Amino acid sequence: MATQRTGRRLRRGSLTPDMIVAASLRLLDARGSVGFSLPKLGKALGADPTAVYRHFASKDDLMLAIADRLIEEAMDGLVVHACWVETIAETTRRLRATYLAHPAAAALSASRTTQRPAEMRIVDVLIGAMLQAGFEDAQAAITYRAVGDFALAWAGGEAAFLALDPALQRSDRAAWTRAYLAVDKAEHPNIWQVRDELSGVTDDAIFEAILTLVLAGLQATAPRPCACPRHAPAAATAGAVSAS
Amino acid sequence: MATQRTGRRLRRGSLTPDMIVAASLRLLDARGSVGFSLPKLGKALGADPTAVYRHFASKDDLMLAIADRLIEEAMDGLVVHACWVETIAETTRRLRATYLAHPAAAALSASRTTQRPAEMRIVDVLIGAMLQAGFEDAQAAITYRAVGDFALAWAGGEAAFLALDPALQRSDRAAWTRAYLAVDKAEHPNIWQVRDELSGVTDDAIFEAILTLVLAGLQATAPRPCACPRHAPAAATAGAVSAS
DNA sequence: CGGGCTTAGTCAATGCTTGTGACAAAGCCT
DNA sequence: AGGCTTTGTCACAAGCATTGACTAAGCCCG
Repeated sequence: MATQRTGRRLRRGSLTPDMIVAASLRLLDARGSVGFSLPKLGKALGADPTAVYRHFASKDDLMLAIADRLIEEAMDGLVVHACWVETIAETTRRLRATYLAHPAAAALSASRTTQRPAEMRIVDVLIGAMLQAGFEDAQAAITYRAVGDFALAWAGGEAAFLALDPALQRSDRAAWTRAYLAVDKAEHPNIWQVRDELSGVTDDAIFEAILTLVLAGLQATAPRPCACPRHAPAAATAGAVSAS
Repeated sequence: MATQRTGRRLRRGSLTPDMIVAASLRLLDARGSVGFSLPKLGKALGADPTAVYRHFASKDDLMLAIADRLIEEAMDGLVVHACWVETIAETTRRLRATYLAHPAAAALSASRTTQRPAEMRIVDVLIGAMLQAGFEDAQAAITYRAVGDFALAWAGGEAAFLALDPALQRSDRAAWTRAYLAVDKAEHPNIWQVRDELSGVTDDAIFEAILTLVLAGLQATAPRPCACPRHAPAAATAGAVSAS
């Protein structure tokens, strides 16, 4: 902390909103949400436990600033691809990567929106992708919300789990593995059928699977599907979309 | 409260875990998460502020019981459809309906899993739908997780917003409408293009849109797509897959 | 340079929270 | 009836968000 002191009092201007947000993020990353409180934050800054209140009206106010910082970090340097499917995939992956890098901060702030520049930027990018896909205005508006809210909800959900006590995460995963393997064939035949595959499924694989489904759904319903080789409609699963 | 007293002390056995969970849900629905604490819960039950600790080891322990109660409520009476797409649509809609009916409880418990019977049941139903769709075991396992986690994340996200202070929700929605309409044409051309459509978008429409995308993605990638008339692949215009 | 104003940092205090340990009455079992 | 366990009560610890009063830093204006 680059704060200067005179006697046992901090210099005026030692604390700035930017510094406080940065310190909050550091504290949340290091000690999780249980290790985060305004008194602890003040002490971590070398200041009085209540000093933060001179820069943020409330803890909620601070959380909004943190939420915006995360969006900014996620979308920094985002470029729009020629292919709209790729644009959507990248914004979604970026948001998830940032949220997973700061799970505690993300879990606390995921359901808040801030209308700050970074957020407006990504809204514009997503709507642009929808228009490029050929949706007319009203449908583009709905579909942008669907895709944007999906990205936020998914990344927020994953972050919420990662923000739990690590020991609890481990025991939760272990309990599922046990529950799958101990399942009764007659009572839960379908779980029994795939019981050996269930515990090996990774979070990354699950995310890529749901993203693939959403993108495939967009390709299948968009008036102007992307024609890139990698998104060539239904080529991989020939016949799946065949008209009657 | 049907509790009996002797003097100013509750009869032994006046409190049961079931009663406590029911009272928690009532309190959370009526006063939101800020109006919910173990002291308040105790008082609402006509008991001592710390009485609940005799039945639940901690607040977290109680939250798990509440989470399970919600899953149970959502999946009560669930029947498997002949069409696997419909089965997935129904489980997703059911979970969302229950979470929206108890937003505060849902927001606090959405990221916890309990491995109790109700949850195992829905896992079996979803995996069954995936197998019916023709996914082989490993892919069925991943896709079940993708769809199940999606339903949970989405419903949890919507619940989290509805669990906010109603005044804050209103101001948030109003702020977005204002932000959309005030957008600069040069800076955010895509938002500008659809600005009039954005504020009219409803939560239900957004949900049905994302559900349609996921289901269309499943239809497009499943080895054995559903052949029901209403899911007939890509025949009609966009939205053909959206049910009801 | 000096006086006054605003405001950032400090301090003390309020009323809430989760959770614990001691105690006492209730109801069971023998 | 006597004893044991359990459940409700009580007093209390530690920590939280937030507030109001105080005080000193640094700026503006002369």
